[in-house]
Amino acid sequence: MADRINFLYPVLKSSYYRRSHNPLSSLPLHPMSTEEKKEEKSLNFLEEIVEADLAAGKYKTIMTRFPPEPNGYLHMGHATSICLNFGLSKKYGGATNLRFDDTNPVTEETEYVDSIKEDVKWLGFEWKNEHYASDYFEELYEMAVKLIKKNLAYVDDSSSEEIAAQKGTPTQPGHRNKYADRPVEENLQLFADMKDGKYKDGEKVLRAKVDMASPNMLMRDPVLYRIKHAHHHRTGDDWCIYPLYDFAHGQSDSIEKITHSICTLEFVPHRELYDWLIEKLEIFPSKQYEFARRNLTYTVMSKRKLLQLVTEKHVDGWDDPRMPTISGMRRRGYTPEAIREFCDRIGIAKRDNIVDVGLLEFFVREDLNKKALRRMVVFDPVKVVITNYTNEDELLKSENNPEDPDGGEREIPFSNEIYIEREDFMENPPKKYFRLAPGQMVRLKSAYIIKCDEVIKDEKGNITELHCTYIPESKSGSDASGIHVKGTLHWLSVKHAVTVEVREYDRLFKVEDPSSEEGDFKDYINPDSLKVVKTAFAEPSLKNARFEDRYQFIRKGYFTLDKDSSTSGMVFNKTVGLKDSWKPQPAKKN
RNA sequence: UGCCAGGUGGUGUAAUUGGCAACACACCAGAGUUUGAAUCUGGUAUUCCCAGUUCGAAUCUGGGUCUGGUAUCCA
Repeated sequence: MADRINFLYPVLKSSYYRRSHNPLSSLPLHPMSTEEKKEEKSLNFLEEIVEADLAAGKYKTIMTRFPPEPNGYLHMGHATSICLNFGLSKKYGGATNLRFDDTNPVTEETEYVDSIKEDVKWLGFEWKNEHYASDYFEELYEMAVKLIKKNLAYVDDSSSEEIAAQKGTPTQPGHRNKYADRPVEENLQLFADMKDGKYKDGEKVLRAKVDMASPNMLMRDPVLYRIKHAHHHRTGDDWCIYPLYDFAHGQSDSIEKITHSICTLEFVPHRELYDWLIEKLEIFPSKQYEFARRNLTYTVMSKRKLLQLVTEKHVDGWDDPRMPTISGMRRRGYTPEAIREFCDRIGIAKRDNIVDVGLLEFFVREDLNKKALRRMVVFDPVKVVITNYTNEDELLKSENNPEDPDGGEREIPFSNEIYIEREDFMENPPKKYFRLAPGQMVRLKSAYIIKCDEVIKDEKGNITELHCTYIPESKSGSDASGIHVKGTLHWLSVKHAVTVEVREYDRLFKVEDPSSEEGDFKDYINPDSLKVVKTAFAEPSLKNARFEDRYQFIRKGYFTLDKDSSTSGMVFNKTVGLKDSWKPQPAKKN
């Protein structure tokens, strides 16, 4: 049945074919087909490969892995890989392992292992098994012995410079040295001696015997093992020889029966070696597939550069909200849902790319709009006195989230002295200025309509107060005034306002692609990427803010509580601003 | 330079594998609005170049060109 549908479907779906040859063209397609059509979402090239493999019966179920090296914090690029690997196995009923590629003891630390696990979990994924390449050291050693026995590997005493020189150039083949002819027995003994610590770092290496004339430089007898008398974060001092990436990754995949080993494009040349080793070792045939890594505008993504930003204190740490790290984005208030949606909807391919960070921000807004509690916060206040408001202070109700009917309401105190945003008033407004101006009316969100009667200034001409009158019949929810105003402002009762600190972030760099610019990428750091508002005024309900809550400060943007907050002082991070399509007209001169 | 990968609106991806180049973001215009948000309507804009095959090419062929990767005892 499924086969038949698959066979017919492409024909029916062809609009050309449908119109000219299909007598049912004006009718809806077969119910099954319309159903499918609704679900219709084109497959990315990896999904196509998986579906083809599954259809061919190559595997009954798929297995993927996420293989970070624990030498830094995870960033947006890793998120792509995580979503791909876990997404693929989830979609096709397989599983994904988390594997730490820890074959280089000098760069790796447990601190990173922990943060990586935390980040993957936070993104919402569960791995099947947690593995470490270092767990396979014994097994890998045995594999190397097997290769030696097959006379496909040998111990080389040359220095790294000599080996490099013998490798030839892209246009000229390399040549073997005398060590390549060492008999199997001798190689076995030497390799065992290497393992037993009889040699110093760099004295000897184990190389595969492949092809010194290969057009692929990587196949010219690549180094498999090197000597490093270094402490490993997991195996301690058990080993003094460590396998290189090429001798660890494919075999680790194989040991875990990974069916689809997904990596980035720079590993394409490694695929030939990957396959060669699996073939010669006669082990489970994992297959490597490559995709183009994701780049984002106005940031850098390489671990080396991110590390520099941290160590040279251009940012506050790996989790600085301006960093493209997972921990940075988390601290900034991005949600895992938004990041996952971004990764999924952006797609994947094999060409170079640089994704507009605005696209990421769109997905963040889209998610936050549904979740964030609305609150009023005034960053730069100007006092408004409502001269005809002689009542007692009152409590007004306002919805927590207009997008969420079940979101409930909270109460906001109103009195005759309020704050509004300084930028929401203009003495000589341009055309189409909907905010407050002399003689002009605005609605105070969830409260009343007010009209500006008088501007009070100090001796220097600075505006210190605005005197307004309110329209009693215009109370929110029971407005009988019949007045329609274009502008609605956020506001706070002066005596009820609480103070909070607000940190606003802008792009970390001034240019779209700092890495491609002349000179040092750090020359392009945006000096204004952090703006701190030490004292902003907030409505009282914000006193109960919790770390996991997301807020929208009305007309300001999305915010979340920062870890620097304490009982004495709350600190909010701006996650992302609201879209702002208001373009001020050229202002009239004052 | 050798080898490898890749060029589709401003950005990222599609195109049922040779049959009307689509989706999202961005942008513009409008509607609406107790957030100049969200929402809704409409719009601008695209196949690297040159040939060839074909009724028909983003897709196939040849040549060119541009971009990236690689040439570490990093991963």
